[in-house]
Amino acid sequence: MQPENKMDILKSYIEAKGLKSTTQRDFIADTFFRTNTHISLDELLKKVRRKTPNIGYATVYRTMKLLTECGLAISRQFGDGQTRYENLPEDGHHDHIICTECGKITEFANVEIEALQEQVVRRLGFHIQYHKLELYGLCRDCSAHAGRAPGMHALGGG
Amino acid sequence: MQPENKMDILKSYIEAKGLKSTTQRDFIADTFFRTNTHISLDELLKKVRRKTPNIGYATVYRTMKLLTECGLAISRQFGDGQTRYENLPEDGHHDHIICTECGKITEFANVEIEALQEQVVRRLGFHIQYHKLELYGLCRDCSAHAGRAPGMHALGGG
DNA sequence: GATCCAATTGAAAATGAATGTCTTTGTCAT
DNA sequence: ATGACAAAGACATTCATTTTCAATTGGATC
Ligand SMILES: [Mn+2]
Ligand SMILES: [Mn+2]
Ligand SMILES: [Zn+2]
Ligand SMILES: [Zn+2]
Repeated sequence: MQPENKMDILKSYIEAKGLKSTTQRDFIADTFFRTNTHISLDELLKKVRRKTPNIGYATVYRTMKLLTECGLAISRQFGDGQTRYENLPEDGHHDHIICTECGKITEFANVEIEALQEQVVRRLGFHIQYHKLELYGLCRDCSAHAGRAPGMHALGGG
Repeated sequence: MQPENKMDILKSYIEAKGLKSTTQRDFIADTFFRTNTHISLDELLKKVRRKTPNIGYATVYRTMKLLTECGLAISRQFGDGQTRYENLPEDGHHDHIICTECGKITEFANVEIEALQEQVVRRLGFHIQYHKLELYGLCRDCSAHAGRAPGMHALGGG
């Protein structure tokens, strides 16, 4: 989906909720929509402040909360204490493999796993809402250099 | 495994590391070993303070860190902002389903899912270290009462 | 364009989990 | 009993996120 279309969805959501459009919010949202990484709030704030230096911390937090609420952003916690956000993926749900050495995040989707999850849930009498599957390990590069070049852990990167 | 045996393992670990035995640590560990829930630090502290009212926050944190380090405890983050700990399971690894309404945690193990994960990881050139699979949804009870009796969200419970 | 009012902003303070600091206390080998 | 050093407990600190609140802004209406 194009950033413009996402902006339209946001506009609709804002209108439906009786909220108001603001230049700050629009700019933060647009900046995020043009991102294709799993971006942290700090990174996003930094990016936004390049053009709008006096934008507030809280505004970015509030905007990302809003985008998450209306389904345009997904929040992820990969265990480094920082919430990351990614754009709603075109091709449906996916899960992640995270390199514990360099922080590289790789996405994958596996219908068999998803199906098995459904089965498990059904057997246990639950009604599933969402799930979280994260694999942690060493990426190819970091496996090769194993031992040397320790802990950069540059998760993401704007 | 019996709490006594776990205590022996802890004692060995302490000795091997050149640490010292203390009554507080032993009591916290013992209390934890006799727990069979996914207990939060607050809950554990509360439990411990019933018999030892002046025990410190930090001591419980430090003890659980130690137990995690020597493999007797597993730390879990189920997204409510509190780290929970569970005893090392007898029967190997398992994953969790968490009820988003009442907080009930149900455990499950599925060898097929685990095998598929291995496959995915190998294909992507990663060397897996650990993983996190959490399913979130409504338990049988909460599905039944759907709509009424909102949000107690008493995850765990000491 | 002026007016009104609720939504929004940004700065600063507050929160809350977890960790660090520091002084006192406890453990244990000698 | 003594000394060396780990550990406890009280308290401060960190860090991400949330809340507070006075000032500003959007946008609907006149
Ligand atoms: Mn992703
Ligand atoms: Mn468990
Ligand atoms: Zn890597
Ligand atoms: Zn439930």
